[in-house]
Amino acid sequence: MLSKKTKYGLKALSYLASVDSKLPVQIAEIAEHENISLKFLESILLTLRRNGFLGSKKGKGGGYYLIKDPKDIPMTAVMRVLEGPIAMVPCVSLNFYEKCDDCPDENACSVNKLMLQVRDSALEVYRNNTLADLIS
Amino acid sequence: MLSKKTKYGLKALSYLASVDSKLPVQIAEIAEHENISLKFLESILLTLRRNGFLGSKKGKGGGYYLIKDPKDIPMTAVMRVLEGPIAMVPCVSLNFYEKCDDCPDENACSVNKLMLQVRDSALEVYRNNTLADLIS
DNA sequence: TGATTACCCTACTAAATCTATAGGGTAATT
DNA sequence: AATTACCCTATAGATTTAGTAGGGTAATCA
Repeated sequence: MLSKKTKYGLKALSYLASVDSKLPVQIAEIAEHENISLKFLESILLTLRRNGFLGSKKGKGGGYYLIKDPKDIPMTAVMRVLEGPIAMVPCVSLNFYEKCDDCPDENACSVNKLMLQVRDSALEVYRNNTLADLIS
Repeated sequence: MLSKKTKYGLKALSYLASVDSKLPVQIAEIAEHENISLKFLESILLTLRRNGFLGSKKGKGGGYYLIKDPKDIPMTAVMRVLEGPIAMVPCVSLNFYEKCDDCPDENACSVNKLMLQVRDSALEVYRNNTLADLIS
Protein backbone atom coordinates (compact mmCIF):
# COMPACT_ATOMS: atom_id res chain seq x y z
CA MET A 1 0.00 0.00 0.00
CA LEU A 2 1.23 3.44 -0.91
CA SER A 3 1.57 5.68 2.13
CA LYS A 4 -0.24 8.99 2.27
CA LYS A 5 3.11 10.63 2.63
CA THR A 6 4.18 9.38 -0.78
CA LYS A 7 0.83 10.10 -2.31
CA TYR A 8 0.78 13.66 -1.03
CA GLY A 9 4.40 14.18 -1.97
CA LEU A 10 3.73 13.09 -5.53
CA LYS A 11 0.71 15.34 -5.73
CA ALA A 12 2.63 18.30 -4.42
CA LEU A 13 5.45 17.76 -6.89
CA SER A 14 2.93 17.42 -9.70
CA TYR A 15 1.24 20.61 -8.68
CA LEU A 16 4.51 22.49 -8.60
CA ALA A 17 5.38 21.10 -12.01
CA SER A 18 2.01 22.05 -13.43
CA VAL A 19 2.13 25.71 -12.43
CA ASP A 20 5.46 25.74 -14.27
CA SER A 21 6.57 29.14 -13.25
CA LYS A 22 9.67 29.24 -11.13
CA LEU A 23 7.93 31.39 -8.57
CA PRO A 24 7.68 29.91 -5.08
CA VAL A 25 4.33 28.42 -4.18
CA GLN A 26 3.13 28.64 -0.61
CA ILE A 27 2.45 25.47 1.36
CA ALA A 28 -1.06 26.62 2.08
CA GLU A 29 -1.84 26.94 -1.60
CA ILE A 30 -0.64 23.42 -2.35
CA ALA A 31 -2.44 21.99 0.66
CA GLU A 32 -5.71 23.59 -0.31
CA HIS A 33 -5.50 22.68 -3.96
CA GLU A 34 -4.64 19.04 -3.27
CA ASN A 35 -6.74 18.53 -0.13
CA ILE A 36 -3.84 17.80 2.14
CA SER A 37 -3.45 18.55 5.84
CA LEU A 38 -1.25 21.60 5.99
CA LYS A 39 1.04 20.53 8.76
CA PHE A 40 1.49 17.07 7.33
CA LEU A 41 2.32 18.50 3.93
CA GLU A 42 4.81 20.81 5.56
CA SER A 43 6.89 17.89 6.80
CA ILE A 44 6.71 16.16 3.44
CA LEU A 45 7.92 19.21 1.55
CA LEU A 46 10.72 19.53 4.03
CA THR A 47 12.06 16.07 3.25
CA LEU A 48 11.72 16.77 -0.45
CA ARG A 49 13.78 19.89 -0.02
CA ARG A 50 16.41 18.09 2.04
CA ASN A 51 16.73 15.50 -0.67
CA GLY A 52 17.36 17.96 -3.42
CA PHE A 53 14.02 18.05 -5.16
CA LEU A 54 12.76 21.38 -3.94
CA GLY A 55 14.10 24.78 -3.11
CA SER A 56 12.44 27.10 -0.65
CA LYS A 57 12.27 30.78 -0.05
CA LYS A 58 11.32 32.40 3.22
CA GLY A 59 9.54 35.62 3.91
CA LYS A 60 6.78 37.34 2.02
CA GLY A 61 6.30 35.90 -1.42
CA GLY A 62 8.15 32.78 -0.31
CA GLY A 63 7.28 29.15 -0.71
CA TYR A 64 8.53 26.02 -2.42
CA TYR A 65 9.63 25.54 -6.00
CA LEU A 66 11.15 22.83 -8.16
CA ILE A 67 14.91 22.95 -8.46
CA LYS A 68 15.15 20.82 -11.58
CA ASP A 69 13.19 20.48 -14.76
CA PRO A 70 10.32 18.01 -14.27
CA LYS A 71 11.61 15.82 -17.07
CA ASP A 72 14.87 15.42 -15.14
CA ILE A 73 13.15 14.04 -12.06
CA PRO A 74 12.78 10.27 -12.37
CA MET A 75 10.20 8.50 -10.26
CA THR A 76 12.80 6.07 -8.95
CA ALA A 77 14.41 8.88 -6.97
CA VAL A 78 11.13 10.28 -5.73
CA MET A 79 9.79 6.92 -4.64
CA ARG A 80 12.96 5.98 -2.79
CA VAL A 81 12.92 9.21 -0.82
CA LEU A 82 9.22 9.22 0.00
CA GLU A 83 8.29 5.55 0.19
CA GLY A 84 11.63 3.94 0.85
CA PRO A 85 12.63 0.67 -0.82
CA ILE A 86 11.01 -0.19 -4.11
CA ALA A 87 11.43 -3.89 -3.44
CA MET A 88 8.77 -5.63 -1.38
CA VAL A 89 11.35 -7.63 0.58
CA PRO A 90 14.74 -6.40 1.77
CA CYS A 91 16.56 -9.40 0.28
CA VAL A 92 15.89 -8.18 -3.25
CA SER A 93 16.42 -4.50 -2.59
CA LEU A 94 19.14 -2.68 -4.50
CA ASN A 95 19.45 0.32 -2.21
CA PHE A 96 18.21 -1.13 1.08
CA TYR A 97 19.48 -4.70 0.96
CA GLU A 98 19.18 -6.88 4.03
CA LYS A 99 19.48 -10.60 4.45
CA CYS A 100 16.41 -12.51 5.59
CA ASP A 101 17.09 -14.05 8.98
CA ASP A 102 14.85 -17.02 8.33
CA CYS A 103 16.12 -17.88 4.88
CA PRO A 104 19.23 -20.07 4.61
CA ASP A 105 19.66 -19.74 0.84
CA GLU A 106 18.38 -16.80 -1.16
CA ASN A 107 18.97 -18.46 -4.48
CA ALA A 108 16.71 -21.32 -3.53
CA CYS A 109 14.00 -19.09 -2.09
CA SER A 110 10.75 -18.92 -4.04
CA VAL A 111 9.80 -15.61 -2.47
CA ASN A 112 13.10 -14.12 -3.52
CA LYS A 113 12.64 -15.40 -7.03
CA LEU A 114 9.19 -13.89 -7.40
CA MET A 115 9.90 -10.59 -5.70
CA LEU A 116 12.99 -10.05 -7.81
CA GLN A 117 10.79 -9.97 -10.86
CA VAL A 118 8.28 -7.69 -9.20
CA ARG A 119 11.04 -5.29 -8.22
CA ASP A 120 12.44 -5.23 -11.74
CA SER A 121 9.10 -4.56 -13.30
CA ALA A 122 8.36 -1.76 -10.87
CA LEU A 123 11.79 -0.29 -11.41
CA GLU A 124 11.21 -0.22 -15.13
CA VAL A 125 8.04 1.76 -14.67
CA TYR A 126 9.66 4.24 -12.31
CA ARG A 127 12.64 4.64 -14.58
CA ASN A 128 10.46 5.32 -17.56
CA ASN A 129 8.47 8.00 -15.81
CA THR A 130 9.64 11.45 -14.90
CA LEU A 131 7.62 14.09 -13.15
CA ALA A 132 6.96 15.61 -16.55
CA ASP A 133 5.27 12.40 -17.73
CA LEU A 134 2.79 12.49 -14.89
CA ILE A 135 1.32 15.86 -15.65
CA SER A 136 0.93 15.59 -19.40
CA MET B 1 6.38 -4.20 2.02
CA LEU B 2 5.38 -7.82 1.77
CA SER B 3 3.73 -9.07 4.95
CA LYS B 4 5.14 -12.07 6.77
CA LYS B 5 1.81 -13.73 6.25
CA THR B 6 2.26 -13.62 2.50
CA LYS B 7 5.89 -14.55 2.69
CA TYR B 8 5.20 -17.56 4.89
CA GLY B 9 2.23 -18.57 2.80
CA LEU B 10 4.31 -18.54 -0.36
CA LYS B 11 7.04 -20.54 1.32
CA ALA B 12 4.56 -23.09 2.59
CA LEU B 13 2.99 -23.49 -0.82
CA SER B 14 6.42 -23.83 -2.38
CA TYR B 15 7.39 -26.48 0.11
CA LEU B 16 4.23 -28.46 -0.55
CA ALA B 17 4.85 -28.18 -4.27
CA SER B 18 8.44 -29.31 -3.90
CA VAL B 19 7.70 -32.50 -2.00
CA ASP B 20 5.37 -33.25 -4.87
CA SER B 21 3.74 -36.28 -3.42
CA LYS B 22 0.07 -35.94 -2.77
CA LEU B 23 0.51 -37.12 0.78
CA PRO B 24 -0.53 -34.67 3.47
CA VAL B 25 2.28 -32.76 5.14
CA GLN B 26 1.96 -31.84 8.79
CA ILE B 27 2.00 -28.21 9.84
CA ALA B 28 4.88 -28.84 12.17
CA GLU B 29 7.02 -30.19 9.38
CA ILE B 30 6.44 -27.15 7.19
CA ALA B 31 6.99 -24.78 10.10
CA GLU B 32 10.27 -26.38 11.02
CA HIS B 33 11.58 -26.62 7.49
CA GLU B 34 10.73 -22.99 6.67
CA ASN B 35 11.45 -21.45 10.08
CA ILE B 36 7.94 -20.25 10.68
CA SER B 37 6.08 -19.89 13.96
CA LEU B 38 3.83 -22.92 14.14
CA LYS B 39 0.70 -21.22 15.32
CA PHE B 40 1.05 -18.37 12.88
CA LEU B 41 1.53 -20.80 10.04
CA GLU B 42 -1.53 -22.68 11.17
CA SER B 43 -3.74 -19.66 10.55
CA ILE B 44 -2.15 -19.00 7.19
CA LEU B 45 -2.70 -22.53 5.97
CA LEU B 46 -6.25 -22.28 7.13
CA THR B 47 -6.98 -19.31 4.90
CA LEU B 48 -5.25 -21.05 2.01
CA ARG B 49 -7.49 -24.02 2.51
CA ARG B 50 -10.61 -21.88 2.72
CA ASN B 51 -9.66 -20.22 -0.52
CA GLY B 52 -9.32 -23.42 -2.45
CA PHE B 53 -5.56 -23.81 -2.62
CA LEU B 54 -5.10 -26.54 -0.07
CA GLY B 55 -6.89 -29.61 1.14
CA SER B 56 -6.47 -30.99 4.64
CA LYS B 57 -6.77 -34.32 6.31
CA LYS B 58 -7.27 -34.83 10.02
CA GLY B 59 -6.06 -37.58 12.27
CA LYS B 60 -2.91 -39.60 12.21
CA GLY B 61 -1.04 -39.20 8.95
CA GLY B 62 -3.00 -36.04 8.28
CA GLY B 63 -1.84 -32.61 7.20
CA TYR B 64 -2.12 -30.22 4.29
CA TYR B 65 -1.69 -30.89 0.61
CA LEU B 66 -2.06 -29.05 -2.67
CA ILE B 67 -5.38 -29.50 -4.37
CA LYS B 68 -4.25 -28.41 -7.80
CA ASP B 69 -1.18 -28.91 -9.91
CA PRO B 70 1.42 -26.21 -9.10
CA LYS B 71 1.45 -25.04 -12.70
CA ASP B 72 -2.27 -24.31 -12.40
CA ILE B 73 -1.80 -21.96 -9.46
CA PRO B 74 -1.12 -18.44 -10.71
CA MET B 75 0.52 -15.97 -8.38
CA THR B 76 -2.23 -13.44 -9.00
CA ALA B 77 -4.65 -15.63 -7.08
CA VAL B 78 -2.21 -16.39 -4.28
CA MET B 79 -1.22 -12.76 -3.81
CA ARG B 80 -4.79 -11.53 -3.72
CA VAL B 81 -5.73 -14.02 -1.03
CA LEU B 82 -2.66 -13.55 1.15
CA GLU B 83 -1.65 -9.94 0.59
CA GLY B 84 -4.88 -8.40 -0.63
CA PRO B 85 -4.94 -5.87 -3.47
CA ILE B 86 -2.09 -5.95 -5.95
CA ALA B 87 -2.52 -2.24 -6.64
CA MET B 88 -0.78 0.22 -4.33
CA VAL B 89 -3.76 2.55 -4.25
CA PRO B 90 -7.43 1.52 -4.17
CA CYS B 91 -8.32 3.81 -7.07
CA VAL B 92 -6.38 1.63 -9.53
CA SER B 93 -7.37 -1.71 -8.05
CA LEU B 94 -9.24 -4.17 -10.24
CA ASN B 95 -10.60 -6.37 -7.48
CA PHE B 96 -10.67 -3.93 -4.57
CA TYR B 97 -11.56 -0.65 -6.25
CA GLU B 98 -12.35 2.36 -4.12
CA LYS B 99 -12.54 6.02 -4.98
CA CYS B 100 -10.08 8.38 -3.35
CA ASP B 101 -11.93 10.79 -1.14
CA ASP B 102 -9.44 13.58 -1.70
CA CYS B 103 -9.18 13.29 -5.45
CA PRO B 104 -11.78 15.11 -7.56
CA ASP B 105 -10.73 13.63 -10.91
CA GLU B 106 -8.95 10.31 -11.27
CA ASN B 107 -8.08 10.90 -14.89
CA ALA B 108 -6.20 14.05 -14.01
CA CYS B 109 -4.42 12.52 -11.03
CA SER B 110 -0.70 11.96 -11.38
CA VAL B 111 -0.64 9.34 -8.65
CA ASN B 112 -3.35 7.41 -10.42
CA LYS B 113 -1.46 7.61 -13.67
CA LEU B 114 1.75 6.27 -12.20
CA MET B 115 0.23 3.59 -10.02
CA LEU B 116 -1.82 2.26 -12.89
CA GLN B 117 1.40 1.40 -14.67
CA VAL B 118 2.90 -0.12 -11.56
CA ARG B 119 -0.16 -2.27 -11.08
CA ASP B 120 -0.09 -3.46 -14.67
CA SER B 121 3.57 -4.37 -14.51
CA ALA B 122 3.11 -6.27 -11.25
CA LEU B 123 0.08 -8.04 -12.65
CA GLU B 124 2.06 -9.19 -15.62
CA VAL B 125 4.68 -10.73 -13.37
CA TYR B 126 2.10 -12.49 -11.22
CA ARG B 127 0.22 -13.74 -14.26
CA ASN B 128 3.37 -15.15 -15.79
CA ASN B 129 4.35 -17.04 -12.67
CA THR B 130 2.68 -20.12 -11.32
CA LEU B 131 3.69 -21.99 -8.21
CA ALA B 132 5.54 -24.41 -10.47
CA ASP B 133 7.74 -21.60 -11.78
CA LEU B 134 8.90 -20.68 -8.30
CA ILE B 135 10.35 -24.04 -7.39
CA SER B 136 12.18 -24.86 -10.59
C1' DT C 1 14.21 48.40 12.00
C1' DG C 2 10.28 46.25 12.98
C1' DA C 3 6.40 43.82 11.66
C1' DT C 4 4.98 40.31 8.81
C1' DT C 5 5.20 36.19 6.44
C1' DA C 6 6.37 31.64 5.86
C1' DC C 7 9.57 28.13 6.68
C1' DC C 8 11.51 25.05 10.30
C1' DC C 9 11.56 21.82 14.27
C1' DT C 10 10.10 18.90 18.34
C1' DA C 11 7.07 16.28 20.79
C1' DC C 12 3.08 13.82 21.33
C1' DT C 13 -0.88 10.72 20.19
C1' DA C 14 -4.98 8.11 18.41
C1' DA C 15 -5.71 4.53 15.45
C1' DA C 16 -4.56 0.77 12.75
C1' DT C 17 -1.91 -3.14 11.42
C1' DC C 18 1.25 -6.76 12.04
C1' DT C 19 2.97 -10.71 14.19
C1' DA C 20 2.48 -13.43 16.74
C1' DT C 21 1.11 -16.25 21.65
C1' DA C 22 -2.01 -18.92 24.57
C1' DG C 23 -5.22 -22.17 25.24
C1' DG C 24 -8.60 -24.92 24.40
C1' DG C 25 -12.16 -27.53 21.28
C1' DT C 26 -13.34 -30.85 17.72
C1' DA C 27 -13.11 -34.17 14.15
C1' DA C 28 -10.93 -38.09 11.96
C1' DT C 29 -7.94 -41.90 11.91
C1' DT C 30 -5.80 -46.12 13.73
C1' DA D 1 -10.87 -45.34 22.87
C1' DA D 2 -6.86 -43.03 22.37
C1' DT D 3 -4.22 -40.37 19.59
C1' DT D 4 -3.19 -37.11 16.30
C1' DA D 5 -3.75 -33.02 13.99
C1' DC D 6 -6.82 -29.63 12.44
C1' DC D 7 -9.82 -25.72 13.92
C1' DC D 8 -11.22 -21.49 16.43
C1' DT D 9 -11.19 -17.39 19.67
C1' DA D 10 -9.16 -14.04 22.30
C1' DT D 11 -5.47 -11.18 23.57
C1' DA D 12 -1.36 -8.38 23.39
C1' DG D 13 3.25 -6.21 22.41
C1' DA D 14 5.52 -3.77 18.84
C1' DT D 15 5.58 -0.94 15.03
C1' DT D 16 3.91 2.21 11.67
C1' DT D 17 0.85 5.66 10.01
C1' DA D 18 -1.17 9.95 9.80
C1' DG D 19 -1.59 13.25 11.66
C1' DT D 20 -2.09 17.49 15.75
C1' DA D 21 -0.23 21.03 18.71
C1' DG D 22 2.66 24.53 19.53
C1' DG D 23 6.24 27.19 19.23
C1' DG D 24 10.83 29.07 17.14
C1' DT D 25 13.52 31.28 13.57
C1' DA D 26 14.94 33.34 9.40
C1' DA D 27 14.05 36.32 5.52
C1' DT D 28 11.55 39.84 3.25
C1' DC D 29 9.37 44.32 2.62
C1' DA D 30 7.69 48.76 4.02
